[in-house]
Amino acid sequence: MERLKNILKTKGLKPTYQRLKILEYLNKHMHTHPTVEMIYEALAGRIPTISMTTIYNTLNAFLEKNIISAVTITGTELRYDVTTKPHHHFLCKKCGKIFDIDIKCPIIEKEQVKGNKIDEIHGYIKGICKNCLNKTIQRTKQ
Amino acid sequence: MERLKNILKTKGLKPTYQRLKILEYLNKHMHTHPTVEMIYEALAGRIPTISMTTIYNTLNAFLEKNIISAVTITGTELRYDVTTKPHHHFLCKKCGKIFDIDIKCPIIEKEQVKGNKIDEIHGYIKGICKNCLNKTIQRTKQ
DNA sequence: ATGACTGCAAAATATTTGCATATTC
DNA sequence: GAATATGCAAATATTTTGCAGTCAT
Repeated sequence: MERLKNILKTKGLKPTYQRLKILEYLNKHMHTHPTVEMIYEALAGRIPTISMTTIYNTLNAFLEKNIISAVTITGTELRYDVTTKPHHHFLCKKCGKIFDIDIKCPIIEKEQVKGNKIDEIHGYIKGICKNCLNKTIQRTKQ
Repeated sequence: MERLKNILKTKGLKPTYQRLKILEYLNKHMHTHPTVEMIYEALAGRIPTISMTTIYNTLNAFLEKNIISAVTITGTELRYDVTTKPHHHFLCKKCGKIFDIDIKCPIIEKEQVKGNKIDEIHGYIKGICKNCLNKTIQRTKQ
């Protein structure tokens, strides 16, 4: 918890209770790449007064300070991800899970591409995940 | 126009006037990766009765039939792109332009990645485009 | 004490749905 | 003529804003 507090302080954000709880949730549930709604639902139980406004405010503040990044892979909603080392995302069209995928992309560490300055790079792959593929094969076998 | 009609027919979509005009617009304005709004505004002049509903319906039908693809790079809106050969996109944070970028990505032609089946791959790069970079340099020189 | 943050209510946006009418084959 | 598509109005869903009260330092 002290670690999270420091992250906020370092970035010039006051470590309020709400911000800490949101950051804590994001850290614990990294792998799900939660939506605003998921964060709100999860926290509303523990912090009954928390509002969507605060979730939005906080996420936008985190985005600006580069503490998190937004994942737009589903096309209908924003998903959030704690910013760590650059990586790409996979969306399973069957189960809807989004997970990190570590690919050695030739431009991921570059600073420019064809004369354009790179700040961020997002690789989104859509398809059927290993898990769902296996389920389909097993069903076929029966 | 006959060509566009055939695209629709081949995909099992009735070539109605609205659909043809939307497809025509998408073909002509590929490079801008238009929003729903942009398509509506452009067509409303020529087809006064056209509605947002039809634009949405049509775009969703085109998406399903794989005639177009959705680009989620801005995070706040969907942009549309005529589906051609796989390519990636660049968003300039300064001027807001989205343009195609042709990168030889090692997985773009693969069928699987780490056991997961690939259907689509979207590479989104955000930064400052060549054009805006040059403007900044020129301003600095003065 | 001051400036920043929270959260309610309302506004602004974006998208979908129900349904009557119109269009395509 | 049957099936499908259009487009209006209304419903939903999503995100932002104004503002009064609260909290951190």
